[in-house]
Amino acid sequence: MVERLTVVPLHRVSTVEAVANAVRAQVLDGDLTPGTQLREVALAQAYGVARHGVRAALHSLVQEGLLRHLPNRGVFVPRLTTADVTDLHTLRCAVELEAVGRLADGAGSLQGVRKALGALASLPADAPWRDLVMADLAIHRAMVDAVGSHRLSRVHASLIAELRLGLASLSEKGEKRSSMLPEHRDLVAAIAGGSRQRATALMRAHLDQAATDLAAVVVPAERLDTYWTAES
Amino acid sequence: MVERLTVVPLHRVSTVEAVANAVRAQVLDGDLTPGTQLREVALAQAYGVARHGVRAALHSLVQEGLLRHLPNRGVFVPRLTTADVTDLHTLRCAVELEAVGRLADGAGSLQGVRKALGALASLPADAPWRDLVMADLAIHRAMVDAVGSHRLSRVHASLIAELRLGLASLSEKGEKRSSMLPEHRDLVAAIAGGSRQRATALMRAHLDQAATDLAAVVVPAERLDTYWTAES
DNA sequence: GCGCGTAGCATTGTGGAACAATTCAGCACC
DNA sequence: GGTGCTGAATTGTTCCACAATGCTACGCGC
Repeated sequence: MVERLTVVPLHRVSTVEAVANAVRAQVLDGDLTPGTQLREVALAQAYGVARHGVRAALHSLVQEGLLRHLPNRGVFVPRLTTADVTDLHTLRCAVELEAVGRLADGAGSLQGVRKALGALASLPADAPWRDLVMADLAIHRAMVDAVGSHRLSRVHASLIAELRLGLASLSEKGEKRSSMLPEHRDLVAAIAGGSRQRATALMRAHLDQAATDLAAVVVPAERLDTYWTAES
Repeated sequence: MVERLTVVPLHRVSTVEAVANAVRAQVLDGDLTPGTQLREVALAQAYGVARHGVRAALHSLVQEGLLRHLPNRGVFVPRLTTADVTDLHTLRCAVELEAVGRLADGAGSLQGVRKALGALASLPADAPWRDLVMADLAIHRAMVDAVGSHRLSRVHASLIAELRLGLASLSEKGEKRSSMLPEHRDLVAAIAGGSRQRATALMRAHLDQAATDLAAVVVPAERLDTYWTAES
């Protein structure tokens, strides 16, 4: 007779994971401006770990697409180009449109999405723009997570992280603030409405808009150094 | 006056990349049966590299999803479960349907796809089943690559690699062999026809079929050990 | 036989030091 | 301007050591 007991995943973090998390947080929070190099020895003594650990952590982040590696030169915080934005947009469309389609078909629960939507709605009218962007991303993430595919969620998370590299410089435009909430409400309504056709069409327009907004503020795909644009 | 000279990418492979490639090839070719552990010291002296290099390589492959890591226990080649198959199927639909949709809309060239289709067509009638599967995958890969999004291609490649873990055990069924070529011909024709609607519908049916075929031969999502199914 | 603790061993996780390889900046030289 | 040298800084790789963890087998009491 085996007891049926609920168990929490119990997540241990190794040192390299810890370092990776720390560095990732710094990069995503914009503490490290694009173009700066992450030197192994500096990080090693800063975090009090061996250089090998730092190397492994950086290698992870490079694989995630959050950093760029140049052989024998080091690891750098990349600067998104318009080419990167369109590339990421393609992948984002793939992931989120499939997710929205499945949700519209009735797969998964919209509970998490509604919660994220509520979080956006309950932000004060003068909340910092950054908080709005985060709430926005949280809604999209909730949609993907609602599908229940680990791998889909993982790809999406990685994609969004990379997108945030450029999002840091995305300044507020007045009309965006007011349109953000109703726009996402419409999206969720369309999904709940059950029309795959309508929901995906609305979502694609939404994503296209986001991509063009971002492409506008990001450096053009000129060769500013050819370094940061190409991936490993 | 700067000379305009064509340049080949020239990519050097580090030792960890080399080891990662070698191990990946072994896993994908089925040299390592699911469940076997990859011991660091053994690999290190087998390939004549330091243990740190092996660790880094294995870490890479784990992040790719090709291997599983159990803390303080080691890395193992996983056994796909039906849960994994449906999970991968979801991601595959996302990537390939978006790709097909864009191609049907006229984005990208079908040249590479036609070439891959030709490769399948020119296989001898008694070619080993394995070659047919590879030609099949090559066509799908060509479709995704034709979109021209590096990140989309990267996700697809990683996804297919993981799928191949289960594909090894997929035995031939008579009617599949004869239907494979015309089925892909129809797909390409639908794409070239320019109807996004029709092309994606056909593709989805195609992928659904592939997923159910694979799910049939893969171990059910029972808890055979909970190890190989959950990801990092 | 069965449960249980325990000791030993194998393997992973991490740190430290060393050295080769490569890049880069500076500088003389032509 | 272009070329080549030289030395410092940084990365790439190896080797060794040791702690932490997991596994297995043995012994012991019952």
